[in-house]
Amino acid sequence: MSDPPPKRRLRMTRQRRVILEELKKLKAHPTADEVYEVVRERLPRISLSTVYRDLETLCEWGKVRLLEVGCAKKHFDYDTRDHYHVRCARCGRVENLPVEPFTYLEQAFRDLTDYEVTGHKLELIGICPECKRKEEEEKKSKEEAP
Amino acid sequence: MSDPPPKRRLRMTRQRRVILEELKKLKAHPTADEVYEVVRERLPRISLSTVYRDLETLCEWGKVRLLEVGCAKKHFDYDTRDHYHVRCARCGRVENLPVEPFTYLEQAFRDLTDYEVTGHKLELIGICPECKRKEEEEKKSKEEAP
DNA sequence: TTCAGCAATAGGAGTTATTCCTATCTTATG
DNA sequence: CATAAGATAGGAATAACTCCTATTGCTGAA
Ligand SMILES: [Mn+2]
Ligand SMILES: [Mn+2]
Ligand SMILES: [Zn+2]
Ligand SMILES: [Zn+2]
Repeated sequence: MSDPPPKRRLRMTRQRRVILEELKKLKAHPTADEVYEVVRERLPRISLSTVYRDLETLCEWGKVRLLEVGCAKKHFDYDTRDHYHVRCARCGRVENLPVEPFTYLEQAFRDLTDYEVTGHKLELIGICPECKRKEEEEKKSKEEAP
Repeated sequence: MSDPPPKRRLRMTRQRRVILEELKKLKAHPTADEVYEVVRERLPRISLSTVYRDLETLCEWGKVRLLEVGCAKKHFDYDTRDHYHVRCARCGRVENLPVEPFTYLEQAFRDLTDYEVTGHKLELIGICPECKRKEEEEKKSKEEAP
């Protein structure tokens, strides 16, 4: 029927190297087009579709981790180890939570479902300092001139 | 500057009632267009944009809960109480986890971030029985004719 | 009851993020 | 070098929403 997996040789091209380097430098968890914006400064001719393709390739390669947060854009993480995140409900920013993942959770929950459990995701939701500040400013200006 | 909130009166229209009833009947956590498909059988002239708009309105109204699972489509839940879910990594199906949410988690994590924490989300990831079955069938057919 | 006015709808256009396609270029290897 | 697999730029296509507009439906005051 179907052939055995073709095992193509992945190449560490300039584009891929730069994407990886810039992702490492950013402490945030950028979306594809945030990566595009910074990478463009070093490789002005790179295309957005290359960024998408390379990020996907690097994920399969195990050099980058895709974060599926909330419901909107894909975010990418240079740190491929298991860890948790906080997400801002307003602006979508994502940051790390410095805490060890609860490995026992999956064991503990295994009997509650007939799914074959392969992992879990824990996400804190909140308002980031910047969005909080903006919110307070707006509130203040409303009080001043109602 | 901006006017005070206009406080419009929401109406429980036929469309909204049917959407709510069908959502209640479905045990799953359907996406907007899965809702559209079933509602269409009772209201053949309803439009997809009405389904989207009404689901959003019902969420604001507190009668429906929007689930932001994984990264793709929006799923909707008739049960607005806090609870956890399992998601199939293959097909995206979402089911409830019969367990009380860990309310202490948010307290415990509060010091780990400068975000103002407002909630959390815990999601088990796995393979649903149906996808597991398919996977095994494929494996078998490969072994038979390699 | 009538009717003014706000609320809601159908249908379709527009948007956003992502994926797909293709002609062309690059690299590794014999 | 010749060749072929891998990768790229640029743009078209798609999926899932989101917005717009003309029309219709309700409702509460007269
Ligand atoms: Mn991270
Ligand atoms: Mn649920
Ligand atoms: Zn924010
Ligand atoms: Zn499945």
